[in-house]
Amino acid sequence: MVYTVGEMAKRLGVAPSTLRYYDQEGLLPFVERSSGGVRVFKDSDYAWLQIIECLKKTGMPLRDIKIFVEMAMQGDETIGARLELIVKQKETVKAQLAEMEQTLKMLEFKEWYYATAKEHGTTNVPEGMRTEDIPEQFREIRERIRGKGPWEMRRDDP
Amino acid sequence: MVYTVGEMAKRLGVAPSTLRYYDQEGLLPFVERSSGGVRVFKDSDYAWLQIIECLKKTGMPLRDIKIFVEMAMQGDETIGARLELIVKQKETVKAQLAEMEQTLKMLEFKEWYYATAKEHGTTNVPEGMRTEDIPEQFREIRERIRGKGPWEMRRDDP
DNA sequence: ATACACCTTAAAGTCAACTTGAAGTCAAGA
DNA sequence: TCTTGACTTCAAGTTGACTTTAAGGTGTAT
Repeated sequence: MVYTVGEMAKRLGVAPSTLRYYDQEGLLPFVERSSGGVRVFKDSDYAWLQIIECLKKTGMPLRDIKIFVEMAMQGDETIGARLELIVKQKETVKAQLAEMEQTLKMLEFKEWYYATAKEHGTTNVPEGMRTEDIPEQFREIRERIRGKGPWEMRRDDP
Repeated sequence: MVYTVGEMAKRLGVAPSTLRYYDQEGLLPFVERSSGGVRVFKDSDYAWLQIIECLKKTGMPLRDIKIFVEMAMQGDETIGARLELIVKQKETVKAQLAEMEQTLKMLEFKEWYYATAKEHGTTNVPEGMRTEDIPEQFREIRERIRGKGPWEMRRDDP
């Protein structure tokens, strides 16, 4: 089965202009053209676009994705380099996951903070609470957030 | 303890120009000035910057973070709205985590793919392998990636 | 053969989030 | 007091990843 740029864009959930832009940037050297110059996407190109999308989701810039694509076009000589690139990217994703877990913990703390504030009508309650009175899971993160200065009443705490 | 913009930037691991930009965009209404007009960051401002950084890491645009900061400056009337915003953001982070797990699985599949290719000197081996011969954990993702077209030999598979 | 939707390129525009540069001010040490 | 380094504002420049526009070509159905 073959697809036009619009059909493939729909299948991927992106704008056709995005695929044309990727092509222009050299990310899609594998896409062929009809005699009239129209792009012809094959099913195998879908696999390419999936891996490009995957790398993009890791935060890899298009210029680096291009390098990967170019290596893949070279053939089997570049297998080692491609493996290396994938492994490195896997490590960065693991780091991103760990960081995002931290962010989630922070938001969970803030949720508790505002839920407690709402209950009492003021942020002074969660803010002024003694460490031993707050749920155990939030103690560490609260200490991390707070400056080392002494606690003081402020009506504008985040 | 108080800090200049440069000191606080160092503590946060960002450029001073970034903090000035945030201030200019209205994200730091809590930062005071010396009589001479120099920004004076307090320890309590560090807590603010931590939550700003946290929200930024969730992908929230600065203009939305500004809304949150403005609400916090309003005082206790906005506790409910702030709670709502935090809960919503918590949900988006959970979704991002789920998506990133998928991305990680994809990269782990690609790692296996290239490790196998490297072992045999060609991507034709992992590419042409029958489903029942590949590790169980990669079967689903391989089917998802592959177009529905029949498999064909290509020297330029990603 | 004509209409029509969708395709083509090239160039310009947009957006967020900074960064840089110029010209000037502030504050701490010799 | 003077020097020095870090601060100030304002304006303009940069980057990455698209999106839009304009002018024109393609391909399929009637």
